[in-house]
Amino acid sequence: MSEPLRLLLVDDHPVVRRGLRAMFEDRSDMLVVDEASDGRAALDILRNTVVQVVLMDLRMKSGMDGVTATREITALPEPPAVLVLTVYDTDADILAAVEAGATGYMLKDSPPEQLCEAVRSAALGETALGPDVAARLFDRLRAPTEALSPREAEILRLLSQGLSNRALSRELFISEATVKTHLVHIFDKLGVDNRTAAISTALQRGIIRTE
Amino acid sequence: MSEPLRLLLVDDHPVVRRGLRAMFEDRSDMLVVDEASDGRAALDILRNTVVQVVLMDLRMKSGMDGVTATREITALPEPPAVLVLTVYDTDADILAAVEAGATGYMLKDSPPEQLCEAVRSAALGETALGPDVAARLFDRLRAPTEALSPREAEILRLLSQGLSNRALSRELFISEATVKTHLVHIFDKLGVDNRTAAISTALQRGIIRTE
DNA sequence: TCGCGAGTCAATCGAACGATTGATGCGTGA
DNA sequence: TCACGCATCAATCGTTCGATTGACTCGCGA
Repeated sequence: MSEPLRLLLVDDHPVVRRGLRAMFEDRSDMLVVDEASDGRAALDILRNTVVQVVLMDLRMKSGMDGVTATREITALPEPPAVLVLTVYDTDADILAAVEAGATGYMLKDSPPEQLCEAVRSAALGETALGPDVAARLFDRLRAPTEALSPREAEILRLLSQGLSNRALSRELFISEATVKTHLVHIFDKLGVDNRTAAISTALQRGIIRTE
Repeated sequence: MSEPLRLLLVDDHPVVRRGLRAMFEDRSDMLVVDEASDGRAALDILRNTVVQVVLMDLRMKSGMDGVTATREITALPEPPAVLVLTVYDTDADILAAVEAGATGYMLKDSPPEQLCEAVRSAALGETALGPDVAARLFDRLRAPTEALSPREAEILRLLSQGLSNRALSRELFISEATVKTHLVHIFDKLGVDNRTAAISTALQRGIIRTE
């Protein structure tokens, strides 16, 4: 009879934390040792608590977000595994989490058995992906896309707010010619030929978000 | 000692349903009588089960969505109250739910006490709004915006996918001049002056969605 | 040192956009 | 019947966009 896996739940939705806690209460091999409503609080808990798997939401309404928290958690000495549990399945979200060091990525509509399986895998250091997430990653491997440079991403963000090239140039203190040059690069990388298609594609991929 | 309020939970996320069930299990005045993962299933349950308050998510990954289900539920003879519980707080989402007959609208990050309070109000037929939602409605009353016509909304949806005016005219079998006329109307109603700003504003208001 | 990527800029030109003015036809409710 | 909203269409014109070609500078790593 081995020790139960020690879990930390991190989610800004009380309902979700409650649901997770209730789910793991049914299992004798898993123990929820604490909860946090943002990344900061999770890090504080980890300072004083032994945890093997952190179930981490990606976006919090306030406080430290899941990607930042994942990065800091996995930088700890002897870090717990981080299993991301979220509603977001965009390429950018998945990538950001994986790059931050997450061991797994599950969607919140996953059935409980799948989720528990993923927790067990994560605890063993094995990659745990929900089926939709795995499919997304496969698609991305088949059709790799180039990353935008920081400047390109900034221009795309402002563009999505409806700025003309001229307004963009003013906002960024550059010439309109430079804006156009960046846009050409952005369109190439996204495989589109106009600004509205660029915005649409970027939103779908999670490169930018509505706000 | 009165009868407990009979609740039906409708959400496509098992975790959320579990969390809600656990929360109401703490209360002797509320009883979860059943759960459903989409609107269709909820309607089926209501055919054979007495329910006083339905807690309804708005968007389901598949099956009948929350607005449609709310409309059909409130059209039943002696309908239960519908309390929408969702992560979405855009004007369009709130409006659609209210127009469909929902008695209340709460966000999923509401603390449990607030949520239970809302359930109780809904059961009494009183409007129950989360604080963020109430604020949103106040903003809207201060600055009422015109609704788009169905055709305008359709054009805006296609526009947001990146179609040029010419491509739009081809897609809809109308002239480019007609497209432009509709766009002028759309820009006026949204208070913008170009297509990208129209898309941005529409996304923020929930008039269109990324997909 | 050299090559590369990122950022910057210019000029040109055809295509597309947005604003404006004006018009027609249809369905609906008062 | 009339007025209104919605959908449709045309023409015109100035502005903006996107593609192209070409150039320069800087920082960084091999």
